[in-house]
This record gives sequence, structure tokens and C-alpha cells, in this order.
Amino acid sequence: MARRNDHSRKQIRELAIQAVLDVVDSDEDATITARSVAKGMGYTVGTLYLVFRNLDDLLLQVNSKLLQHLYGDMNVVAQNSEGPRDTIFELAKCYVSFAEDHPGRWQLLSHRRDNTLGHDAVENEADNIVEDIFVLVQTELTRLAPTRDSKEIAIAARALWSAIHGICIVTASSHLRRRAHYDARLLVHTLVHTYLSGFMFDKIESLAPRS
Amino acid sequence: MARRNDHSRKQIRELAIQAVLDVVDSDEDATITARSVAKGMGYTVGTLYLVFRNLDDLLLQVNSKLLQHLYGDMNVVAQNSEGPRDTIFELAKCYVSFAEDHPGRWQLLSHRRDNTLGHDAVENEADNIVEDIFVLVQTELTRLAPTRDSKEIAIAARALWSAIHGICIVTASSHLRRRAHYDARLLVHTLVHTYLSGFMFDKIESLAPRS
DNA sequence: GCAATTTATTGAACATTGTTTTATTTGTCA
DNA sequence: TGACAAATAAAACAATGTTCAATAAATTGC
Repeated sequence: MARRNDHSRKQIRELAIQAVLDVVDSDEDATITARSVAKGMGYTVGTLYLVFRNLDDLLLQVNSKLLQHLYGDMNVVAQNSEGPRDTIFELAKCYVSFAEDHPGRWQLLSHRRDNTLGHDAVENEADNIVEDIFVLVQTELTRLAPTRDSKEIAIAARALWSAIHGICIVTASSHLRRRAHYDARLLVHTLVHTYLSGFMFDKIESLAPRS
Repeated sequence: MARRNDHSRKQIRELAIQAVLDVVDSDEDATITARSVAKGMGYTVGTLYLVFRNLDDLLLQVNSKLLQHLYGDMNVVAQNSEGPRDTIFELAKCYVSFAEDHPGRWQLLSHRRDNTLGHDAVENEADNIVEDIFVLVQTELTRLAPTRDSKEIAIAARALWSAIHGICIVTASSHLRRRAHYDARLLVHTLVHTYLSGFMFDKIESLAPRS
């Protein structure tokens, strides 16, 4: 038995999160079970439930951490690129790279999870980072079209980023079922290129859906 | 006990598929279990496994049926709209409507499933319909830009449709976790509008990703 | 019409999960 | 040192997917 006080609760949380990452990194198709995580951290399930409300709680915290990293990377990229247009391309590349380079983690992140915990602190934290990512794009779009209505730009940013997300999802899904698939980077590049062309071209025009 | 030969195997398959739809229609968050499906069809689990290889097999067949319906609807819409541009808008609306009007079915469809069955007939059927949907869009894009390279258009169509898919995914996910969310129809309209502007505006220009 | 056989269907059984509870070990402090 | 508290393990439970032996119904051969 591991001697008690070998790890603080915070350390145990870290151990668990790391164990989850180890599992999905070693095999993107691996299913994460409470017992596999516990074994990975050198504890038993009971300890896991001492520190997390349930498995979803743990996975949510993993996602939160992944999102933090992703957001951090995106911020670096945003800093080091030339203009708003280039920045958006680089941000998109960054997003795709995450999905392609860490398929297990990406699956974790994009996996739909039932909301067993109510509105939770951690959950909100993850959602807030997602929101931050949208804002990052929104900022660059604003630089591209400073005169345009900010609400309109918010919508444009969300549309664009959800779109990029969609391409990653579809590509990952094709990967998963071993189907032929188009290169995600190419698709995303096409999307961003075309979308930005349209964004710049459009004059002030009604964006409301007809009927 | 239900008298044997009350239903043919094909009928039992239909019963099962219908039972699944009933479950997700009655509660989009409901988890589909072998036993709940069996109860819904008036049989027990054993019968289910007489007719399907496993649960995934059943769900895959449900998805195939859903995709057939969706594709049928999209075809009708494509027939009854004015020009290629309008058609694409209508196709997108059709897709969003499916996701919004039948959230349970949409979740079923967009749920990632491990590939427990190998390359299977039903699985290929579903994948083929997805491919057909892409082709539908591709056809309209070709009408919009008849001179453009067909490979390029194929990519553009996949990028566009994956993007629309992504918006539906993100919106549904927000719905699920009861978060504030932007209206999917508005986002999709913005996306299609902007994307088509860019698509029409772009001259023959390199679409290859830099570096 | 009745026994034998086949077969559809069930219900029990199994393994694996998430989760809770109980038992045990270990550290701490009076 | 011994009682208490906390950490950890181990066992227990319920719900799942899945399999399988038992059973009841239909069919067949006579």
C-alpha cells in the first residue's frame, strides 16, 4: 500500500490527469476506465473518488488542462505572426496541429460528455477557455475590418472557428474508421482562405437569414 | 413469450431500429441500452443479438437509415430551389433543421463510435451516403464555377460541408451543457454567405498550404 | 394426431464498467 | 503508548454489453 501523505490531494489530482494523458497518448483508441487510470497512478479506484466527484469530473479537468495548453500555444502563435490575416492562418494551423499530432487528446477534448455534474467550476473554466479562443479569432477579424459591427464580427468569428473545428472532427472521424480522407490542413487552409476572401469582399450587407 | 415467427428477422430489425428512434426522440439525453431497446420492441436482449452482431451494429444501421432520410430531404430541396447559390443555402438549412428538430437523432448520428465491426457492409453504406452528400454540394459549386478545377471544387465542397457540420456540432454541444449559444441557423447562414462570396471572388489562385 | 426435432425466444450467467461502502493500515497527538 | 483520524485498499453493488444453456413453440415425419 502506498504510504499515506506520500502525495497531497493536489498531487494526486495531477497524477490522475497525467495517467489519463498517458493512456490516450499510448493508444488513441484506448477507453479510459477508472481502474486503468488508478493503476496508472499507482493507486486504486477508491482514491480516485476521494479526489474527483466521478470520472467525468476527472476528464473535464483533463480537458480544461488541454484547452489551457492549446490556448497558450495559440497565444504564442498570435504574438509571433505578421498581420491579422496571417495570424488567423497560423491559429488555424495550430488548432489542426493539435488535433493531428495528439489524436488521443483531441478525441478526449471533442468527446461529448453527459452533464453529470451540474454547472461546475471546472466545467465553466473549460467553457471559458473555449470562449477565449473565439475571442482570439474575433480580435483578428476586428483588425481586418475595424469598421464592421462588433456583433457581426463575433458571429463571423464563431462561424469560422466552429467550421475549422468541424473539419478536424470529420477528418478525425475518417481516421478513426480508417476511411480515405482529405488532408485536414489542406481543407482548413482552403476554408480560411475562402472565408477571409469573402469576409473582406463583403460590403455592409444584411447577414440575417432570409425567412 | 412472443410466439415465434410473429416477426421475420427483417421485421425484428425494423422493430429494433424503430425502438432506438423512439428512445432518442422521447429523450435526447437518454442512453440507449440493449435492454431498453429490447423492451421497446417487446423482445429480450437475446433476440437483439440474434439479429445484430452487437449494439454498434444496430446503431450503425440506425445511422444509415437516418442518413438516407437526410439525403432524401436534401435531394428534394436541391430539386426545388432556384439556382446553385440558393440551392446551397437551402441544403445547409436542411442540414441544420435536421440537427435542431431532431436533437436525439442528430446526437446518434454525430456520436463517435469505436469500430468494433471491421469494414462492414452497413458501415460502408453509411459512409457512402455521407460521400453522396458531399457530392451534392460539389455539384452546386461546380455550377457556380464551371471552369474551376474539379479537384479544387471537391476540396472546397468538403471544406464547406465539414464546416457546416462543425457549427451544428458546436451548437448541439452548447445545447447539451446548457450554455449560452449562438443560433446555429444564423451562424450557418453567415458561413455559407461569406464562404460563397470568397469562392466566387477568388481568381485562380494557389490553394496549396504554404510551407 | 402424436412423438421427435428443429428453432425462436427467453432468462440466467459472465465480464467489465462506474460508483459506494467497508475494512485496514498508517500517521498523529494526547 | 494507545486512541483517534485520515488515507488507502479491497470488497461490494448496480448497470451495462454479451453469451449461452434452458424452454417453449412450431414443424416434420409417421
